[in-house]
Amino acid sequence: MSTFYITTPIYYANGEPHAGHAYTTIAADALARYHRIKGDDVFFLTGVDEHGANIDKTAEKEGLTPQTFCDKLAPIFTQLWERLNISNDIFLRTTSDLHKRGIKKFLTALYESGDVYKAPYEGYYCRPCERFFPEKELTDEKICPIHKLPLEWVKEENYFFRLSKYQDRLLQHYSDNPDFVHPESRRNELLNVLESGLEDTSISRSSVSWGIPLPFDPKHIAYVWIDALPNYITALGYDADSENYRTFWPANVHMMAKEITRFHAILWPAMLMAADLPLPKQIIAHGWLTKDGEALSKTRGIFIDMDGDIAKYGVDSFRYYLLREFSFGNDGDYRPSRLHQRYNADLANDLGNLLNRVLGLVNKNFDGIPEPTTPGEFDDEVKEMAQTTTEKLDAHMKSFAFDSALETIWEFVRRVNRYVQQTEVWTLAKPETKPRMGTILYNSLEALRYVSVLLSPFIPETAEKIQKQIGLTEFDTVAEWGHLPVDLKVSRGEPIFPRVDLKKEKTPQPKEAEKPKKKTKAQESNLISFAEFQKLDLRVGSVISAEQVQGADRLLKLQVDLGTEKRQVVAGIAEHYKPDVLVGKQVIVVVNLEPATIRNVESHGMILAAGDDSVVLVSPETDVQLGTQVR
RNA sequence: GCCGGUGUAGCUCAGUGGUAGAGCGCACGACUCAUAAUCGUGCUGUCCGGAGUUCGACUCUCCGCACCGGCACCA
Repeated sequence: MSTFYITTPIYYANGEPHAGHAYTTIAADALARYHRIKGDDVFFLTGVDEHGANIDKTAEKEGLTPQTFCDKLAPIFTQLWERLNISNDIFLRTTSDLHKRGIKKFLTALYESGDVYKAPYEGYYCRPCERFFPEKELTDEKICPIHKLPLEWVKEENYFFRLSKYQDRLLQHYSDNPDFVHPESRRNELLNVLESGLEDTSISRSSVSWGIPLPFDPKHIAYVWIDALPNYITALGYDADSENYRTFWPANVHMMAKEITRFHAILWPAMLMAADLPLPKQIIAHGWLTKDGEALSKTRGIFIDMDGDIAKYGVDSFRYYLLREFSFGNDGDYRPSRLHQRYNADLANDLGNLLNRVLGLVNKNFDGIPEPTTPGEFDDEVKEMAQTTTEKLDAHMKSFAFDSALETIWEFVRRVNRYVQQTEVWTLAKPETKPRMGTILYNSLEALRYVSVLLSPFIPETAEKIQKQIGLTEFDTVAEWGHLPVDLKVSRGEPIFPRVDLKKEKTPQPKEAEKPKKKTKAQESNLISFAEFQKLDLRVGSVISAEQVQGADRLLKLQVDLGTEKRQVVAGIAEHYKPDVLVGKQVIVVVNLEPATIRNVESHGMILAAGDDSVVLVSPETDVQLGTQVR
């Protein structure tokens, strides 16, 4: 028996889980379940990453200690996984003792490898990012490009990991293991990064308090990624060299969304090399979800309504849609209308109706499942197709093509529908043809049982419902033709996927009223005085002209009329605003910001905008006189 | 701007140097066991644009456009 260890990332617990988390976890769950029915010894990990300054900060905003905050949030994740039928074997929290013991051992091993060194470090630091900004990334204002906050000049002793040393070994590993990173496009990107050189990376933060102290110097706290990545071994009981650890490490699959492949495919393997531990076999990156063509965005209120869609179509339909519709690895556009189509066409019509019609015929004509006494036309074809379906399915699962995997199963479902049609089984109730009828119905039910086994990794609840209606009391996971016993009492129940007709229920939509933004009384510790606020000179200006800055995708060069003067301002909004729509627009300008030169273009001020992943310009509600002060 | 990818039926996508494919949707027909389900048949395409190689290109080469991703950039 082979073993199979699969992980999702441990999700950063500074907010509630969303559809992106669900997507990764459902895909991992499908793989885990698939390997279980194949007889592998499976261990499936998911969890939460609970340390770091961001969580500390979010907790503080809510008026909680970080530990209390995490204790509140972790169950929200586990409850979602229960609802989605996720079959994880462990839910790891980085605040757990198990993890802390493991980290202690791992970091000690890393330290003893000689590839950790202490170096004084001073430089510009962004607290929310928890990182220093190297000289080349600095600009005149010394502001963090992500958080727009002033960088602090921080002097601290930090520990570094000699990542640079592992460049060659990593490159070698990539070339020896072409499947190490999947899909290939990600692999190529990482190869580029590797070839262009690695820098040593700092692994500790002395300015952060919420985390795990370095075992060899407890005044320093481990950097969140250094704390988080080893969870994949600590969860197995690496600290005590437990049986799980010896059985399951190295992992077969680390599954994740594409934005964190670097940490997993470069930093983590290098750390393992240093600690002299085996590397995971495959790093699998999938794409992002969009919603009706738009990027998900908290600020713009674009999100996937998991609760609503699950309530309407059921958990399995949600799982089915995510896995069937998108080619893993590529970004996928989540469209409720497509979910609806998939539901009716695939689940209700093809599968649900097939089960229902076959059970109806058995019920009406036999006491239990009839014996297949009378072979005939098409029987062998169906039987053989069951076998080839299994083989094709396996190939698709090996390449993480869940969409093709499900399509393959559906080809078989359609074949069975055709079988029922071709044999016209409902016409065979006469005494002389009844044995043939029984045989066809047996084959059809066996095909459905077989299908339920193949489907169980993807839509486990449905698989069980199918077998229950067929009359099996315990779930049969054997994908071998002929396993279905005769004489079982079938129990044709309600259709497993009742059609959902959109027209009939016109109006149950408006329930999705905007969730009221959680009012979290900011217990601001970093308040500024009114005097400090007054230093800001904000004024209303009007955009006279706008053009793209040469060689920069995000930058626009704006000429702004402030009434008394005109200013040239560079703004990083090109991805969200076309130059010509800006002309004539009133905007708020920070007038007394020191000038800067960005990509050879001078900027005298800054335009206010809201948002992080998407950007919306701030503008007076009605036009006001140019130069009006904002306060 | 640099590097990489993609661009095929209304939608999601597969595909090959030699007359264009699947599923969904749509139209028509068959059937009536079944959830207005199933089965069959059919329809639509300048296979992104242009040039080139070739007897012949959707498939190869070059140029361009659009979109996506990585890097740079975000005052």
